[in-house]
Amino acid sequence: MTTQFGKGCHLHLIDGSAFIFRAYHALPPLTRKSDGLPIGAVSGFCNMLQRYISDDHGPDAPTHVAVIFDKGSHTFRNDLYGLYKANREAMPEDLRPQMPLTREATRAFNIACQEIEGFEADDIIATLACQARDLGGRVTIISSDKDLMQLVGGGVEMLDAMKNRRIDVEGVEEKFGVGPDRVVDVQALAGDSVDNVPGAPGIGIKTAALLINEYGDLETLLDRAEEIKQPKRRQTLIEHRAQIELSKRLVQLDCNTPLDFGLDDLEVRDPDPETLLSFLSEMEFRTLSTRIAKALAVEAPVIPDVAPAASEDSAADWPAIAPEAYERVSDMAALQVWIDRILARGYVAIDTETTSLNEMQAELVGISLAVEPGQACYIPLGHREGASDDLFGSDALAEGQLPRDAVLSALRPVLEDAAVLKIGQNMKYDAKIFAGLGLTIAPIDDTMLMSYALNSGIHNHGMDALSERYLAHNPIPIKTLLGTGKSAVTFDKVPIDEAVKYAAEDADITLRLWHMFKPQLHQKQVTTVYETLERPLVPVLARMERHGILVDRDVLSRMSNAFAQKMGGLEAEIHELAGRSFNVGSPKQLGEILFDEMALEGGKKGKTGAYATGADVLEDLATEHELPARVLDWRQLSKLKSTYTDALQDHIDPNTGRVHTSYVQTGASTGRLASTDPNLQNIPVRSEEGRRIREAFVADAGKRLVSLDYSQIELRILAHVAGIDALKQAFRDGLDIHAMTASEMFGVPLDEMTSDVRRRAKAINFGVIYGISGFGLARNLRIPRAEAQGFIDRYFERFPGIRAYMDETVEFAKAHGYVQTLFGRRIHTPEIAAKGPRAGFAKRAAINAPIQGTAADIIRRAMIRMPEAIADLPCKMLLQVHDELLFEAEEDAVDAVITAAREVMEGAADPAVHLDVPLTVDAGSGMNWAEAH
DNA sequence: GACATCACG
DNA sequence: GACGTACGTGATGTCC
Repeated sequence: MTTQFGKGCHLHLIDGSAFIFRAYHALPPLTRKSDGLPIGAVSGFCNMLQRYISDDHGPDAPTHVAVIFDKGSHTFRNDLYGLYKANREAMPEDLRPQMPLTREATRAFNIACQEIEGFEADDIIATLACQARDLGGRVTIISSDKDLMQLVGGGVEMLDAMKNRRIDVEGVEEKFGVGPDRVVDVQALAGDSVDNVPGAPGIGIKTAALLINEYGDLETLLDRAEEIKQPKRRQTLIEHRAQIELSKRLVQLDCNTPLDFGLDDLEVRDPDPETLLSFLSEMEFRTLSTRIAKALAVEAPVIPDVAPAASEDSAADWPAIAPEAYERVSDMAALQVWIDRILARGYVAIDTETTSLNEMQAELVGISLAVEPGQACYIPLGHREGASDDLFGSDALAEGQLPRDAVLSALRPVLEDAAVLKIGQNMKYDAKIFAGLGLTIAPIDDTMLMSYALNSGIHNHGMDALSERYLAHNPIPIKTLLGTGKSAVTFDKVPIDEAVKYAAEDADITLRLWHMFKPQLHQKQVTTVYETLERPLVPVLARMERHGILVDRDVLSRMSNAFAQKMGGLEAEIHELAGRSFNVGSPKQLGEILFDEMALEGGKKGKTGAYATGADVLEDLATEHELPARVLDWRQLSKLKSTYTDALQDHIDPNTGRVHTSYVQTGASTGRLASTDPNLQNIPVRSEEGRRIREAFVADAGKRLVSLDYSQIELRILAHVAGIDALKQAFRDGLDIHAMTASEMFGVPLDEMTSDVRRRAKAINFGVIYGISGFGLARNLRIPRAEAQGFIDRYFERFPGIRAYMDETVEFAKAHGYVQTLFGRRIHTPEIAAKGPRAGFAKRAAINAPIQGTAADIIRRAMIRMPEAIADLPCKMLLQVHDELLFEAEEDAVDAVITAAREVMEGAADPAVHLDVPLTVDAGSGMNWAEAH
């Protein structure tokens, strides 16, 4: 029986996407037990549908109903405005496979399910609502999306299913300050950060409503913009007219979407028990199918409690790791067999063997591949005749190897195929090796980064450690092939038979680890962290490292000489003062001189029984005696010379003339990067003499170094996470945050602030980030402990939210064994349950980790987005120093680079996290790093 | 290879 | 009540 849609009919339109995202975010990432398919969103979606149909809608009960979905990402709005919805985060990987299942679910409930390629659900909803209204029927749109509010009125209402609240014309007026017919005008002015609709800068909903109410509608307002009294508003409207008109076209819903169905197709139908229950069984939703069976008065299906399907994914069925079973690939036909296996499977574990850990100088020696546990091979390419009696070494290639270029040509389609996942352990290394050979390897997965996302703070993430821990297998140590110390050889000298076992084993282990880690990412809810903060950073870091930074050897060399001369003078002076000669660089000898021979006060022995002679100790002694003061000077120079001016020269690459650091993505438990070989994250800056070392870091001819750094990012994050209104407001107002803290704490007005009071407040602000203690603050400020404790007490009194945040964070760590950043990164705190002094360490680390980690996440997001943002500019990103990014840019592009990079950095938290405080970035440029910073 | 020291955020 | 203590890193030199 069909009823013609008309008066007396009531159409319900459900915004399907809203249901899905609500379900996805409300539920933990459930997986189907039998095969691990993610189904959390489907489960939530079905529960919401079930609740919807079982609800007694009373007089609002529908005669017609449909669930409307989005289909495709490109719509007419993208043609109007390329940046429309451009700030959307990519769909989480575990949600994507659930999208078709939500359509299936809708059909299983026997509810009409509609989507049209190239049209947003909102336009389909608008079209149907208009049709139904024009035929005299009623419409309820089940959604709380404000973009749909323009449709309300004339029999159309909205229903916020979560709050069970109906939204009528008054509701819309409450929200927008205007009636539904003027909602688009307000939206056009106010813009929308969620959909990236620009609007008029500086005008929000309140102001927009005010203007529209005054002038009647948007067109009149724009035509009469000259009459507006407020100069800034007037100018904005006149200047951005085109942008405002574009915004209106973006927010205006289209009531004329071409539909291939009619309202009559949407009539409410009872679900067919068999169809619905068989779908729910397939999904293995036990509770829900029992509930629905009861409601439908039929017998609930029995869903067998199957064990996870036996497959190669199940570690129990894997063959033991057996290096002698791996294949050596010696002819192109055999290689082709492996390539075919990889293409058929869609993924491969891969590892490269080279002559050096330094990727810039490494030569490719061989490649290993694994496609399933136990099935791995090694392709030797660059092994040399290992004539150990040949004093000069032999350059001849060993027999039985394929030509390197032929192998790379054959592998290129695999390495660059978007449909083949390349799995590696520390893929940045392999990606850099391949990049040196003109190959771009993508897409990738990295077991080291998976381990880091899963278990940061619990253990390290090197392959040997992971293999031992998760596979109970100790891989062949590289030492057994290369030897150690002076007699160590490079991998090209390793006999091929030995290399096959070692190299293929690495690929095999990597593949096994991948099979274990992949499902764990979902289970531990760190898939997004891995996919948005870890994996996409790999190619970014690889490019930065390969590019390197230009360092002027002559500048360093001159400084080294000057330091050596000064040190010689100081050393003579020190020996004179000591009355005898000794090794100034030996803390042990210095301690004996100071505290035994000279019998100075304050000698304290540490754990090992040696006197402490750190800078703080020497500084105290320096007020009394000359010797410790001279030693401090000597030490500063010694540090600068050995660690910087000497060592950096050895790191200049002979081929590029540049210094290529290596970032360790898994180096710091908090999410920060570490920089090694050389460490370019601790180049001196605090002392005047040290800072001059930065003059050796220079821009190439015609270029400039450009530095951008976040201002007070950790304090801003603290203000946000702890919810400290006074701090948040101070940041919004652009105040001097330390002076403001001092003013709040000590009651000193800002204009009477002394530098000493400010200095104390600054120390407290930093102390808070580190998990403050009276002892620590006292030592830092060199004041009595009781006084320091008094400061802290006053601070907590004034900002009680900080104390609450600290307590909550420690409690969270105790309850879960980890803390997390605003972006979901987990940092484990296994020591939190410890007793004694270790508990103090763990507490402070737990308090600091979410703050430091969130800052680290933010700059990572900026770095990941940076290549696209600067793609059209003549510049390269070179270095990251925790809150600073350093670029090298063509001289005339400096301003454009600063503008583009600043925008990315300041907006890096969006849209995943909306901070209550603005992020601000300071910028500078110059011929060298000292000038730019 | 452990330890002390000191460079950075 | 005593314990010990600011958070996160890497490189260098001494000494065993």
